[in-house]
Amino acid sequence: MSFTTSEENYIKGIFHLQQETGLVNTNSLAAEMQTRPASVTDMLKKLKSKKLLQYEKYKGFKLNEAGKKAALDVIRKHRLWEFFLVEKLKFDWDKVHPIAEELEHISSEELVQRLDNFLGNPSFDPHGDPIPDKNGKIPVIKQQSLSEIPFKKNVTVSSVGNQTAQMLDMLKHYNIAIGTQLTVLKKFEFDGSLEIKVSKQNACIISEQVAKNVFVHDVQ
Amino acid sequence: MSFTTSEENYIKGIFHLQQETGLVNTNSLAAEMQTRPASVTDMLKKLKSKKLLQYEKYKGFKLNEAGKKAALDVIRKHRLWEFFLVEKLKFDWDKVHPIAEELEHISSEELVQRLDNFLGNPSFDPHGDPIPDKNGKIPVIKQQSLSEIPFKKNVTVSSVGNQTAQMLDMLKHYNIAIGTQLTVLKKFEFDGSLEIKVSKQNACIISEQVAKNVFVHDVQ
DNA sequence: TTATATTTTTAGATTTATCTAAATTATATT
DNA sequence: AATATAATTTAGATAAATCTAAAAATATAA
Repeated sequence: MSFTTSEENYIKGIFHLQQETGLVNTNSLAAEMQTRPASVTDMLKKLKSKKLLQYEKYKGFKLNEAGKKAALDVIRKHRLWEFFLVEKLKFDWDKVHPIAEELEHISSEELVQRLDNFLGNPSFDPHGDPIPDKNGKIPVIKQQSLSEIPFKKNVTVSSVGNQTAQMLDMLKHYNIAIGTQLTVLKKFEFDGSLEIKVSKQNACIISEQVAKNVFVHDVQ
Repeated sequence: MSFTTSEENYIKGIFHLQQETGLVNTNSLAAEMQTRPASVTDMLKKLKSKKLLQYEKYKGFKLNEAGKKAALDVIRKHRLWEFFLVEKLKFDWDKVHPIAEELEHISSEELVQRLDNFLGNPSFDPHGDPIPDKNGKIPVIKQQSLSEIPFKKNVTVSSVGNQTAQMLDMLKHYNIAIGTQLTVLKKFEFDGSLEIKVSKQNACIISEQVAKNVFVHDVQ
């Protein structure tokens, strides 16, 4: 089964929301897709007729197994292309999202499989998000928010919660990227900000809000 | 200025035809694009309004300078992606065209420039066609049809005239690809076929029609 | 539990790219 | 030059993806 670019984008949007809320409703998907509720309803009918969606009028909706697999296929392509752009073409990791949004809709399955091999079958993209394999299986890694890590423990940055351009740009200024090693030195109870040491650089202070959005795992 | 996928495809089609005939007419473009003359007329109006086309009703048409530059931009992307698919992802050279037809419409200029650098700024794609640079300049190479080459002269295959799937598949069976070294041994006047030696293999015989579509240059 | 507010869907319009069929213009033939 | 033929354009229709405005269903609050 193949899908239009628009269908793929909606599938991705629904997948994203249903991971948090289970059932998704029309208005929140309209907000996610930056479109109108009426347009969402139109697409829901189309996706239901293609048997990708559990959907009863007025009752909310969610992807069924076929729909989830379709979403994971698009996510896989997106993250493989992001990896390619950063690792091979040397793009900054905070610049690749809009380009991957286009590349993810290229349809050749053989292309995806060969790209995956060419890149060395990576498990995580440059933002630390897991890359599903061709069966839709997602690698897992134990990760915690930086705000929950005990002092002096060495950890590696594995992903970022709020992947806005502002957040990514800010982390770049702190020299924090996926794979960066960190230690938490001190917490300022006044505002919850943390003093941290990034790699071999001088210590710096990040706000509680930033700390909550930086996820880390044990150094192996 | 940016273009829709459909606009880019028409621009490419017109460019292709006007290289042979100068002025292009509606029916031949309709045949090239596998569409209807009425659809061509619709698009001609659109391209004229975007100032890419010299076009008078009933009088034929051709791309102006802006239109030619737009065509060369798409051709550049197509050929760079073909090079990537063959050199990096190890696709057979006769399988990459349809995938490059999709990739050529990805819009980021920075992507194209970085891809070009990553590939080592190649001058020719895997079919031997020249890759325009970012200013639209096309590298040239002195090439002749294999049917015009004197006997015993060592030459290198540089491009293929009729790039149909059938032709590319046939050449693959003769072990002929871009870069292959050849010598013409004998011409059979009966039907114009040629006995040739391909690299270090046994001699074989190709038809006059094939010979006319294989272009070669001197071995450097 | 009735009235009010919110959410969702429907009905019908719009835009883009395509099509068919008919009309128009150009070209070829006698 | 008149007529037949071919090429091209126009007019109007269709399909996909979107929109606005109104109607219908559901949720909330007095």
